[in-house]
Amino acid sequence: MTKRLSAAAWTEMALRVMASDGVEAVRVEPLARALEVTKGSFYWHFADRQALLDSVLDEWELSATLEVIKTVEEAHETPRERLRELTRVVFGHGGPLDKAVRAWAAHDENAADAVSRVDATRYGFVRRLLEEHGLPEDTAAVRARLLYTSLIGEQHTSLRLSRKRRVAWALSNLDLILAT
Amino acid sequence: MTKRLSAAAWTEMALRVMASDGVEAVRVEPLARALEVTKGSFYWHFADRQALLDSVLDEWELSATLEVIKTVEEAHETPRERLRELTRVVFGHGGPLDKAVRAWAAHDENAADAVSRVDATRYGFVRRLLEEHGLPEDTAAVRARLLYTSLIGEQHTSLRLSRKRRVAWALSNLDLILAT
DNA sequence: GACATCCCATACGGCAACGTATGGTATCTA
DNA sequence: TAGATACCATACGTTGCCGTATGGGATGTC
Repeated sequence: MTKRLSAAAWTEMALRVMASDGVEAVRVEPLARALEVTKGSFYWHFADRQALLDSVLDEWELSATLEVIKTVEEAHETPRERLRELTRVVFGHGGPLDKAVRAWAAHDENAADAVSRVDATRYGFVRRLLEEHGLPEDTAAVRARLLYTSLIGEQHTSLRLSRKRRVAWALSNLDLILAT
Repeated sequence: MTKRLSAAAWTEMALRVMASDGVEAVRVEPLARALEVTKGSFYWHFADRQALLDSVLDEWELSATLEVIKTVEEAHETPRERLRELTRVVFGHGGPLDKAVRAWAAHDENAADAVSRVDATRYGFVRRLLEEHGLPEDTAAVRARLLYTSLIGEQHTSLRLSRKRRVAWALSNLDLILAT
């Protein structure tokens, strides 16, 4: 036998399945088949299915906020440039997982709490950038909400367009939001 | 026996369950218990579970677009007033069902197509209103997308706020979008 | 090289839902 | 009012998943 897995391997696979097929698809036996082991492995690393889901949620929350922080800290001088980068991140590769977790949150309290925290963090970040750009506090609060919700909305609507055009439109919207 | 149901009764209950607990919760036997009949009833009215889901999807698509058309036709003179009414509709009682269908659409082709059509219709409506308001065509297209995605985003984020404040903010955003 | 520990396979019982088959009870029709 | 039709209850076999129990093969330790 040369198949030795870690708990992280299970979580990773769970994240992949979650992103592509939703929470309901994150099931022990199908995952075991995908990993080419049996559930004997799973129940050694985890107490039950719920423990795996908890682990998945933690992982998501961490990466979902870290992603933002990374965008804050790294590169890009002005708030405007940072916001442009943020929109690119949103249109990046985190979309499906984000969607899946939000769908999950509709019927799960823990997931809902995690989404709540992530949204609050991201929103606070956008808001601060708008203030740094020079918008007065109350205006920044309102427009940050507009910007943030529209980014989330982009992920959930199916107004199909080329990625290039979507980014172009988003940047054009950014100009409107940043206008004094 | 005094329990006689129609197919519509099943669909209606399915819509309710879908809105509150998602597609996965739309299952024959639990629904039968909720309706206080057995699945003998169900399989007389429907071929299988998929047939019920098809029916649910049709019903949603119809109401989801009719809702928009109603908002267009009825009351409210200017495009601005109509848009204000639209935002109120979005914050109204269709939210949970909308969310559930979108989540469903992530893993179901038929649902995805329906959502696509609904989004296209609604977006076209918003776009036309912005043009009627006086925005040039290309500007209207971009801003309609911003407005529409932000409305959808509002439904999917958990930036908790009182309904009153959310509407107030949305209306404030509307002013920005309608600005020349 | 014996032994403990880690990690996994196999086999089992249980549950919840699917869809079918069949028979029963209303309600309509002639 | 007799028979046909509409609608539902009951019972059944099947499937997919959960979680547990138990044993076995690998890996490190002395």
